[in-house]
Amino acid sequence: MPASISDVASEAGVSVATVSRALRGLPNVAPSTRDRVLLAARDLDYIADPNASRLAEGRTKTIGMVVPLFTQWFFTQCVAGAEAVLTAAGYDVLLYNVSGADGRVRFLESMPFRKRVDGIIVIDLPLAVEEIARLNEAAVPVVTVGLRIEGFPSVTIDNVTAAGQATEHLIGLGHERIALLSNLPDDPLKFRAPVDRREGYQRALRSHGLHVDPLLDVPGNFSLEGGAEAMAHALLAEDPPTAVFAESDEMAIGAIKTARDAGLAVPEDLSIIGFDDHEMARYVGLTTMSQPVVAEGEVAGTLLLEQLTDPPQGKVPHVELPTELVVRSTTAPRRAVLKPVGSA
Amino acid sequence: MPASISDVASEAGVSVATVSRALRGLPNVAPSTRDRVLLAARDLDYIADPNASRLAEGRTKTIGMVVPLFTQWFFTQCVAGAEAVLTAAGYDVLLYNVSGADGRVRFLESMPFRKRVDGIIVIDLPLAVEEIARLNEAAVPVVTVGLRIEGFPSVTIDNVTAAGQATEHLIGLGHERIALLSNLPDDPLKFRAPVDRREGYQRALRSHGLHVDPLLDVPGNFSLEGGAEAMAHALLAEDPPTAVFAESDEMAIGAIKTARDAGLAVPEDLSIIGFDDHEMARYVGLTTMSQPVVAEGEVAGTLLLEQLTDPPQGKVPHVELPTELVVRSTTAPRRAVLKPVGSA
DNA sequence: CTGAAAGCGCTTACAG
DNA sequence: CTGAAAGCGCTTACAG
Repeated sequence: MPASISDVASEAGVSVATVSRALRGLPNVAPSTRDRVLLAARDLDYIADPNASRLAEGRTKTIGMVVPLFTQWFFTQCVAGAEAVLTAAGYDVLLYNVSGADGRVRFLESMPFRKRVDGIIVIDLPLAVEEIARLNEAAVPVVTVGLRIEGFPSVTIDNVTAAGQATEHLIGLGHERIALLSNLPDDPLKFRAPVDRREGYQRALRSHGLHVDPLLDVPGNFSLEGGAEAMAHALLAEDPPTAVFAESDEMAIGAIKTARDAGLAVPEDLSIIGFDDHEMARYVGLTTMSQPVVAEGEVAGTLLLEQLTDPPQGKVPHVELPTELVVRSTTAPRRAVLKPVGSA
Repeated sequence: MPASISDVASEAGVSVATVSRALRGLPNVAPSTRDRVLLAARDLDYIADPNASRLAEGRTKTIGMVVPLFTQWFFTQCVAGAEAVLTAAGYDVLLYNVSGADGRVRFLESMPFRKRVDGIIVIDLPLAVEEIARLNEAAVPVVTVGLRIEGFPSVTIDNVTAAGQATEHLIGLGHERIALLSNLPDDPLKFRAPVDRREGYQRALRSHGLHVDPLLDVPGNFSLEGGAEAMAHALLAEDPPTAVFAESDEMAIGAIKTARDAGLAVPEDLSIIGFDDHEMARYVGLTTMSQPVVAEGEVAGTLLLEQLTDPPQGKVPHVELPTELVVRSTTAPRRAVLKPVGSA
């Protein structure tokens, strides 16, 4: 039976109120009394029952983190960033791994986090208007990362611009047939990033007078396997691409494998650029558009703490973090001669 | 102001006790009463305050997962496995990211999870005798994964045997100078896996009459960078290795990069085998010793649920999961001629 | 500076 | 089948 606050009180010869005050460092406790309480607590190995504290205080000192698929590199990094600042501030972190379209709907319908957390960080999960309304009713502070919603603080990157720059990089190398590895255009989960990145890709092509070929826009599911399959698909085109913009490094790495298995040299025959700067990227020499993933989580954590402590006076903060092109060795100038020597 | 149980009670015209019983599906509630309560609860969008329930019930319905470094692939997979079975059983999952030797000591001294979780899953974190004693005092059910401790249920793999088989694979290809990418022998965190895998490696060498060269045993920190640096170090040896056994795929992938940057062909000049079967492994063609990471987490979750529900009669379960050699394209027979043709 | 008491929102014997 | 009441272990006005 672990010690309770009254055990400590009798051991120290004071009331439970005094124990509570002394242990939490509140003022108006005589130093000698405090010492006695501290000693008694140590002796009894006392720790306050958080459930009782929370019930009495009316807050949980817990933050919920809602992620679509927490095993993916991007999410783990982001969670780690937020976790660091939240635990440093004395908060517990509760994980909500919400996968699939139905999981998401169920989650937002039942909102199991109500009365359980003081606030939530929603990573990348798009929200329908009625879901936003319900969140507002629930009166739980929300911070989003990866998407921007009116009324909720957010941290994002400029996906349109970043994708445009990635595409420009390929165009600058002389490529004209550039495939896009993205999500399904009618993705039921309605993630925001693929939409914006496609937009940036298409804008870049158009601004250079290049044709936007739907046949070169293939869904890759943001995974290794998806990227591999998408690449295979793109290679089937009559006039195949000489370069690829993959909207995630995972897809890019999958694509590289497919290309090499098909006998294509990367970057000689095919240039590939990714997105994220996954920790593996430098080990496969992947050229990519880097985003500050951990920082995104950290900023989200900080924004949420602000909501919790400061009164949310004034306007809702939206932080946009910078991206950066990292050129490594999977992109190169387009070959002058496209056909193999012997095929003429 | 969210609805409380008494709001529901007055709405339904019954006592709070009846509401509590009806909502939790307890017997001895008239069907008509139950319906009325359910309706009232739905109308008011009622959800029970978990802190109050927990305080009254004396259990938290929360499981703590303690991981040394949760951004590493192995840990995320393992956590995901456990998380799935735990949330399916109605438990919340609280993350304890305990990094570094000091973080671990602090964590086990203060045991912040006491009174906060019903049980914990400890992944890979070695425990000192006094820490084990304290955990026993804390009376929190513990399940360990990756290490086996008397008295706690556990799920492990046979690291000695698996590492032996990995090494045998290289020996079978004719290699005699085989480097080991491992941890520091005097790793302050005292992780178990490196110790066992080194043991398996050395046994395999000895059983084939091969020399165990300390110069070929280099610390790689289980990371990409660590593996890359360790490889560079091993290549400096007077009589350099023709093969490498890396105790993690991350180290193996880092090592491949170093080797290729140094102008060595993998596997022609240097064979490399990893450990884990990281999702990237097949995309870099890495030969590796596969372990069922997600299953390890799932089994750990199941074992913990057993502890929580069934009385722990009889002996403590220790589950050992199988590993499997996966041969891909980073290992090959040792070259007959070691020196480049022109160097004779 | 300290204590007695109410209250946080539930659950659970106990009685009927 | 249902309700009144005690209790879970804290915190926080309120009084002194």
